[in-house]
Amino acid sequence: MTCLNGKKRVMGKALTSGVRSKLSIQKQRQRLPVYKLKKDLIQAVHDNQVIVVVGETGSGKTTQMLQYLAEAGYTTRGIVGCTQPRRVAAISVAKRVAQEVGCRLGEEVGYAIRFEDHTGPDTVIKYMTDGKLLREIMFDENLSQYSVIMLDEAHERTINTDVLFGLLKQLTKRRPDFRLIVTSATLNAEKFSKYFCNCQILTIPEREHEVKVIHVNPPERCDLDNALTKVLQIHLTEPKGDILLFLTGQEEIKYACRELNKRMKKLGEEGVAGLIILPVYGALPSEMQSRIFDPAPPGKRKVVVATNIAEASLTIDGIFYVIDPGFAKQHMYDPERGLDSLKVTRISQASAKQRTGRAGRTGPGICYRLYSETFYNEMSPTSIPEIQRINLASTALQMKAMGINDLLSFDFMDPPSPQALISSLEQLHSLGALDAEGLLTKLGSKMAEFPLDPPLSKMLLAGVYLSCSEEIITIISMIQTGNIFYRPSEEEEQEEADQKRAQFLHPEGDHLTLLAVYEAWKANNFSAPWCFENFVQPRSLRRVQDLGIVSAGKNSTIVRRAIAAGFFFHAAKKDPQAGGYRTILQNQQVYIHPSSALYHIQPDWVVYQGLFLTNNEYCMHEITVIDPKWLAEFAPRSFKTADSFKMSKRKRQDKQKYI
DNA sequence: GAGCACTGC
Repeated sequence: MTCLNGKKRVMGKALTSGVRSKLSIQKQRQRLPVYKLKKDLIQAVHDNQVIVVVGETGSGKTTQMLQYLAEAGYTTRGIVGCTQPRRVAAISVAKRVAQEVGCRLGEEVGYAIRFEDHTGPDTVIKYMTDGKLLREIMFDENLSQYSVIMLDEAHERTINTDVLFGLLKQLTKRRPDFRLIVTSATLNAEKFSKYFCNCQILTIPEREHEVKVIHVNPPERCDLDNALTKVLQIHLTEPKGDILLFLTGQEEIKYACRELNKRMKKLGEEGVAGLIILPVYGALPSEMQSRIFDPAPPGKRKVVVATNIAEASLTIDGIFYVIDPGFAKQHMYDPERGLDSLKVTRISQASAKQRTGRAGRTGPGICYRLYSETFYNEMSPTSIPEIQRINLASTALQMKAMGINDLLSFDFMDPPSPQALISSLEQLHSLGALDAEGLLTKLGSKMAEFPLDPPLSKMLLAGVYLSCSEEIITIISMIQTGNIFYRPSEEEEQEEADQKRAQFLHPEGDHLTLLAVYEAWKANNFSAPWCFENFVQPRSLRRVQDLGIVSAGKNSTIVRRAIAAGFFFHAAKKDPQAGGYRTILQNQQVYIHPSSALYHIQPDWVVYQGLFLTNNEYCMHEITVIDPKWLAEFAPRSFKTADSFKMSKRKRQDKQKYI
């Protein structure tokens, strides 16, 4: 009862009504030695400015620790905040804690994510995404309304978490009263502690069910076939319980599901049945994704064939068997060539452990690793953090806007390569966001206000200057949303989908094609049936509708000029000898992807949004026709040395107004 | 003539 009394002081009226539900929930959670943890935690936070807490996902740290701190009085001096890498997690945890405390969401307990702020004047416990806190710190570098911040799921090492590490470490020096809690999986704890000046590590006992790990030495044949055989073997010989198989991508998953269906059909002739095969990956429409949560009917078993989406983002209860072939696709960025790629790579030990844990949510389970134990021991302990794998232009601009001028000596836990940082600074300079000394320009500070990639921010500002902001906002929203067109897996349907798509293709490129799709949807009163008829994803379009306000486009040229203002450094010229294009800055041979509206047109000059490595060829994606004269106009800095891009000083100064 | 793991402001 001491716990409830203590909380009553802090939480006030809301708790009285919630005592009952609080008690019943506590009962379910008795497995954890609550009182010891609580005492240890409060003592540790009292004695140390920073602590690292080790506990696997679902150990109760996210929901209970903040309540303990509230009881200990930390909420009287400010808000206790907790960050999550994903929105759904922030929302669901806030709901659960509000229920446990017995208040309505937005009273003592609330959450804040992009577009949604469910906090109020009484809020003392606040859940948010790490990106949201990063935005807040831009406006208040001392985070003066917070007494404690807990960086949850920090072992996932999102780019936001990594930047927050550095910023909050500095903040502890400026604010002795501020407290930081960093949660971590076992494998990262030592490293985290070392970074935060060898701070104390507090360990929460495991609360998930035990999962038995079986290393299966794969014979000399392909892993996929091996994995499918394992699925059927489990189905035929093991007791009930659902199966989760991790594969690398959409194509592989589709193939695996087809193959499993085939083999089940064969087995069906011998009287074996009852396996429900369910694919899940990010690009799958959401109504199909949610089917994985339906429990299998009695006497049947389901197998979920998933990408890494099921490693942390989606949690499926009832999984008893996990099959881990040990691979995942990893996003890489080559700053020298401005090239994105997705490579199938070996996962880390941390990732393997996370996958294993997915079998122990409902009861004790089994994880089959399709690699030897020796191999496991040789795997990298942790994955490469995002900050070392992505284009840093956006992060660099944000940090410059916070007044951090020397990015190369910023105290990152794992610094990105100097080349990666320098290339992002060069990109910002060419966009006019930084001056020759690398200091933030007026334009740069405007660009930093938008939660967009710097080229897109620039495109938006150019859109305003050129009086086509509404069209540009639509195009940006469509780009950001992605997954606009739906292409089914059946061949006949594909043909129909492609025909429907062809009616939108715009001769001046993919950006104007996206605009045409949105406007057609608008002309049809934002109708959902229209979407299905035209193989367009309604969920995506509704998100676009949320993101922007729209008017009809009249002059496509000014829209393209605004696009060029953001993407002039991604210009390419047709190279008839090579049968493709050459990029202007790197003189790299590239191609138009067959899905582009410009595939059959092959215009002389284009700008593209990105380069993707596919089948050893560099493919441009999201391409728009431009007039090469615009390049010099928009980008005197990048093109001043090229003879063909000379321009007068006066004209350049004129354009500086918005460049 | 055919690509794309996952997030977030």
